[in-house]
Amino acid sequence: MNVEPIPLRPNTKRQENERIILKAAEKVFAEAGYGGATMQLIADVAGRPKANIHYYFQTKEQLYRRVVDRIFKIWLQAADAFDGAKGPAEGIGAYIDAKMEISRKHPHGSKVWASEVMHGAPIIQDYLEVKLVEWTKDRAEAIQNWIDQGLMDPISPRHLLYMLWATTQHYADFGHQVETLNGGAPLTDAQWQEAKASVKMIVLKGIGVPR
Amino acid sequence: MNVEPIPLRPNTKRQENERIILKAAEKVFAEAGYGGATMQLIADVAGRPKANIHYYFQTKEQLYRRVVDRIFKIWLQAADAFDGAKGPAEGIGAYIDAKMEISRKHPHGSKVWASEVMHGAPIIQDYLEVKLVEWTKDRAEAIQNWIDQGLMDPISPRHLLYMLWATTQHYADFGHQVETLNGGAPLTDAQWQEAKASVKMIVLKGIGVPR
DNA sequence: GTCTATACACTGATAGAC
DNA sequence: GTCTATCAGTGTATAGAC
Repeated sequence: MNVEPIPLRPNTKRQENERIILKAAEKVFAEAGYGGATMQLIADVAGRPKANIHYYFQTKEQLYRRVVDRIFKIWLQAADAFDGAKGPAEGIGAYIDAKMEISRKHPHGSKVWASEVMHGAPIIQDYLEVKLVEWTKDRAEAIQNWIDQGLMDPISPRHLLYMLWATTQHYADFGHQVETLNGGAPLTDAQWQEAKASVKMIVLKGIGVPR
Repeated sequence: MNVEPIPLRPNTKRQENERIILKAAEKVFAEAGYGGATMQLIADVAGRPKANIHYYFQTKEQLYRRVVDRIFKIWLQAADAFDGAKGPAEGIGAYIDAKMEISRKHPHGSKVWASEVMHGAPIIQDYLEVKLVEWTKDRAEAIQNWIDQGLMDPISPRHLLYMLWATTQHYADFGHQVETLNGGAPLTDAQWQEAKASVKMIVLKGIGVPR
């Protein structure tokens, strides 16, 4: 069995190639879905022969999992905005900002994640059952604390989280629809600001957080 | 070229068979995506030989389009709840109720629609550009009227609509995630009521509609 | 109308030359 | 490490018997 050599300094050539392939794969998986994506198309987008993709990622599923890994880590990082906040205005406001930025900067990754969950999470169910369950439990408790301190209305923390996820991810996952309804043009900087402000205004007022 | 015979009374045999196949196809497309779905699997779920599917729907794409047609019509029907309402409390409240019911009753169709839009609407772009654009324009104007009458806060009608779509569809499209976070069990009747009430409470208060 | 058998294209993956 | 050539398997779709 061949063992991957472990250089003292990271193998930058390999890292660079993997980066290029992962970027192409994310785009193709987002646009065609897992079943619709082909290794040939990913290779074409990455500008390499198909066999080269198989050299770095043995199977389609391994490549896909790496793509999902990446977006899930970014998704979890947005929680930093949540933590250490003094109260709901700061915490939830910053979380909305962070999630909207992810929708803007990583629309492909967001779609891959959404697609995966929508199809029953056949590949990453372990993430959902462990990491996401823990994450959600912790944040729901944080929200409950704010409620107990009288900083916001006594709403269901869980359903509030769903609303935050749904609303912010809509701008990535349904970006094509939003664009079509915007006259076929992508949202401008000003329109993204307006979107963020609208979401924050409605949600924060909706849960009784003074501005 | 063969022309479909047009019986005076609808061909109920054909209608019944098409209904069964469409139901199976909706489920398979929802769970596997367009590219991941196979005619063989649809045939298996429908309990018929594959060639029979091709007899009623010549190609995979034609079958898919019929599935999308169906959910889009249901989606538009929910607008009835919106129309003829006296004000935002009634109109938007009823619309949320209607959309939540769709998420509950037609989770497969909702996922097919979401998948299609997420992948750039390759099949139904014409719907988006004509029907959905008109629909959205009309409802945005209705909301603007309510704002002008001082019945609600001056928020962006368009972003409010996105929030309504995103939040209500989340319970269908991300139903698997919701279920996982619910301890692996589907939402009970009471939990669906709680979800509906939470969404309505936060949104209506968030846009300044008195309860 | 229905089903079996099959044509034909394309898929993921690998072997082996360089 | 990289690429060409190729394999085994599966996909959509159809021809033709019943």
